[in-house]
Amino acid sequence: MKNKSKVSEPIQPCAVDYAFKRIGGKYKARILWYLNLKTVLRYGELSRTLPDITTKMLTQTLRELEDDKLIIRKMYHEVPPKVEYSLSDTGQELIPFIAHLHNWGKKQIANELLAHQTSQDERTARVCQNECGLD
Amino acid sequence: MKNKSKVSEPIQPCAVDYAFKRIGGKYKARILWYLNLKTVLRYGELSRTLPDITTKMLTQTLRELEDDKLIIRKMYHEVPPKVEYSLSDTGQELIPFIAHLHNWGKKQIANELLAHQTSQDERTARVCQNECGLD
DNA sequence: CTGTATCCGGAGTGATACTG
DNA sequence: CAGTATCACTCCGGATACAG
Repeated sequence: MKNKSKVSEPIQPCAVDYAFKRIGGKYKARILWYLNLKTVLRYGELSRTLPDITTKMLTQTLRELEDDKLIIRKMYHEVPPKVEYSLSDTGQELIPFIAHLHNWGKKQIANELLAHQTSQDERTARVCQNECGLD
Repeated sequence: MKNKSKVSEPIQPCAVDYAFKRIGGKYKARILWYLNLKTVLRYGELSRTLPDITTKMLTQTLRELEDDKLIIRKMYHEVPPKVEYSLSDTGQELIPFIAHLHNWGKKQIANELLAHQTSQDERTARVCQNECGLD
C-alpha cells in the first residue's frame, strides 16, 4: 500500500535514509551502544573504549550526536575539566535497533569463522578474544 | 575492487561496527527495505525507486549486497535482458532492524516538522529531497 | 582532562558516455 | 534493459600539534 505524494499532506522522504544519515557515521552506532551499556561515560572513557578513534573524530561525532539530540552532554566547570555523555530519550529509542544489529553481526561473524575454519584456525582464537570489551 | 562491505580483516573489533560496515552504505538499507516491501525488483525498478542514485552506484551497491549474501541476483538470458533482485535469508534477518529504524525515522521527521513549522519552507525542501514513494 | 586547529591523502560519489 | 568505463571532485577521516 503506497499512498504517496498526496497533495494534502507533506511528502514523506525515505525514513530509512533519513535515519541512516543521523546514525550512519563511522562510530555513531558504537558510541550509542557503549553509552547504553554504561549509562554514562566521560570523554576519556569513550576514547579508551574506541582505541581506533582520534580525538578529532570523537569530538566531531559527539557533537553531531548532540546536535541531533541523541546524546546529552553534561559539562562540569571544574579543574580539571569533566564532561559526561549519556543517552537522550530519543537516543534510547535506537537501542533496540542497535541491539538487533549487534546480534546479527555476532551471528554473521560466527558463521564467517565457521566457513573459514579449515584454513583459519589460528585466527579464530584471536578474533574471539578481541571484542569491544563491552559486549 | 573495494572491500568496504567485505569484512575480512584479521581482527574484528565489534559486532555493531561489523554490521554497520556491511549495510552502512549510502543506499544499502534503502535497497533492502524496498526489496522487502516488493519481494522482487528489477534493475530498472530499483533505479526508478531511488531517483537520486546513479547507475554506477546502483550497480556497485547491488554487487556488494550480493557478495555479502544479503540479496539474490537472478539473471534471465533473454532479449531484452532481465535481472531480478530479491532478499536472501540473511538479508531477511535484517528487516526487523530496518523496520525499527524506519519507524524511528518517521517519528523524527514528524517531530522535526512540528518543531520547525515556522520555517517550513526551508525544512520541507530539505526533507523532500529524498522522497521515495515506498513508505 | 577535554578538547581545537591544520594539513592532507584516499575512499566514496557523481556525471557522462558507451556496450552486449 | 541492464549494465561498464572513465574522469573528476568532494569530503570523510587520520596524524599531529596546540590550547583552556
